[in-house]
Amino acid sequence: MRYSKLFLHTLKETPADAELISHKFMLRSGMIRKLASGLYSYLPTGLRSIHKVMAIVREEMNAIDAQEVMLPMVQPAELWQESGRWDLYGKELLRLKDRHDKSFCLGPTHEEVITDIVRGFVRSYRELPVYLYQIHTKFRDEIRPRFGLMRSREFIMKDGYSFHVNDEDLDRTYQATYGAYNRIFERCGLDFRPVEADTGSIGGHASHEFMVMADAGEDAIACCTACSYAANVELAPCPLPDTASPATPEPLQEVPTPGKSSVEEVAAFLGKGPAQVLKTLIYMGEKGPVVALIRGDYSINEVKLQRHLGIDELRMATDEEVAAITGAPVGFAGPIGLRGSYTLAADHSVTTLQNFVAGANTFEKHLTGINWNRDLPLPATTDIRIITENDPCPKCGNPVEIRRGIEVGHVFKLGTKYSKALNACFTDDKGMEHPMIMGCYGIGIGRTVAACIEQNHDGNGIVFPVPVAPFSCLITLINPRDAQMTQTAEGIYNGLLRQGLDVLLDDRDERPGVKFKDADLIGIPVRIVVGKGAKDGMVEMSLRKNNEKLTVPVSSCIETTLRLLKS
RNA sequence: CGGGGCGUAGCGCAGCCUGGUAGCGCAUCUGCUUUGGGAGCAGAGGGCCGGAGGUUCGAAUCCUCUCGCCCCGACCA
Repeated sequence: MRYSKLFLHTLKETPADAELISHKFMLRSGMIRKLASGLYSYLPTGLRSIHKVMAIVREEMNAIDAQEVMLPMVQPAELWQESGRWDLYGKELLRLKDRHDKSFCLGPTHEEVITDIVRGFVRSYRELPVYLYQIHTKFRDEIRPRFGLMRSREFIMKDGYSFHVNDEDLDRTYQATYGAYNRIFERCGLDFRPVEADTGSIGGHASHEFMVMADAGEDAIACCTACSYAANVELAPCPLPDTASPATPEPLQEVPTPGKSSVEEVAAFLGKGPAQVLKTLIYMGEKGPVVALIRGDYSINEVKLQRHLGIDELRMATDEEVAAITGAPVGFAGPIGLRGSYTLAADHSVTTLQNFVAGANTFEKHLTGINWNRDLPLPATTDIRIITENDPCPKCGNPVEIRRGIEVGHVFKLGTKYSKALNACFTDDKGMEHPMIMGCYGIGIGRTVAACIEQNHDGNGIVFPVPVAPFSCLITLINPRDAQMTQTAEGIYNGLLRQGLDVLLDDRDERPGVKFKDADLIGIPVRIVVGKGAKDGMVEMSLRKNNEKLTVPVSSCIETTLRLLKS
């Protein structure tokens, strides 16, 4: 490709609304352009990178015998009503009507459609397993799209679905996909790790997320500092703490705490640490109010709390709802003297509290010197807290660290959730009918490119790894009006093309500085500069990632390029 | 949906408080010079000041409503 013919428009200045490095550089390097909130156009160089990732995904998916299909984006409401998700999915599901006033939605995911296809054809255990995937556009009407391709409303996803006669067969495909995902993200040059994950609203049992490690990530991951354990903090279990040695009981007292309502304020005011305070949080669940108790220096894990309560809807109570339960304004809730009916959930961490502080359920009053059993019974406790730095690893007991990650892939064992709802059944060798066992597997294609940029950039721009780069090598022709230089550059260009390489020839009539700045910004891995040395048969070569320059004869330029691309 | 902020040339912004000819930098176009890290000079084009109402002799500026965008939160295969 000749730069003079390429539709590529780089920006000197960063658009003001870009926040993340990857978002800024994708806009500045002309890979994408925003159309509206959460909607992006992929421009030629951006699409090239997308296509490179897609090609890797296809190769690895085909290698594990998954077959590619393409399913409609617009899907009939009936199918979603049949699975029950028409009502459950909420506002992320963009609903629309056709000219006959029939209801449709834009597919945020394709379990319903794929299950409908498979149930229509597959009758016998002999026809299973079936493993289909597609690479296509999804639409989710996100509450708050942000960070460019990292969280957009319309996005490209590889989604795969497998159908099995039993759990063992599903497990084989799950493991094969797990392996394929590892190879895909390795080939993309990413620093990532698979982590145990929550199954979320899609349902199912086992689940792993593939997380690219990056400070900009929206997910927090608990990683063991000693073993290979890694889990989304939403899921990572927190064990029952060791019992503390008994302290001398203090008297129960009500003390004024004027203007102090947060755990930190109250603890500081009373000269204690947050770990000596019992935090009492009021939630509203679908079955009524929930009072959650936890040690003051910890946070409630709402995912765990929901699971413990067996409910799908949970939110913080409003000020009025809090007042109804505690009889006091927000900030003075405690476990003693609550009124009305509510469900109590206590975290394991409260068991070790002695002589602790809690709200008195009275305006600007707290209780001190509270002790379990003397002042109130110790409730049954469960694990409803968020794991924190230095908590013990659930596998080996060594401390965990909390790291940030970008979720680029997710594998689920779905079980029979959709096959039951949509009646996708097969007949076994005994003539008995069973719902198919399903798995589903996703990769965010655009997000993978964005994550790649998060991990590979410097102050001047993107530093693409070869497999994801829009072009693998760039020839910078310093002066296109110089016949010698032009001839040399053209010769190398044609030679590299004959090698089947993605090569970009910067033949623009621009000053060298402009070309160098653009080259760094768009991040092509190998650069060949044809300049002053051309008259002596020499060119200058360098790698974007380290910028070390070497002068090589034109005759060995192609060979050197091939060698550098492998390094 | 709650809180905050912003809409002025393709991009980045000033002007608004205190109403009176719509500006700056970059980009674009023309010419000359320049050619190894975002060139210099000279000239030119480009605006419903997000939209609709209102106040006023007069509105980018003041008021009301609306639409869009961004940030924080809640939410999220």
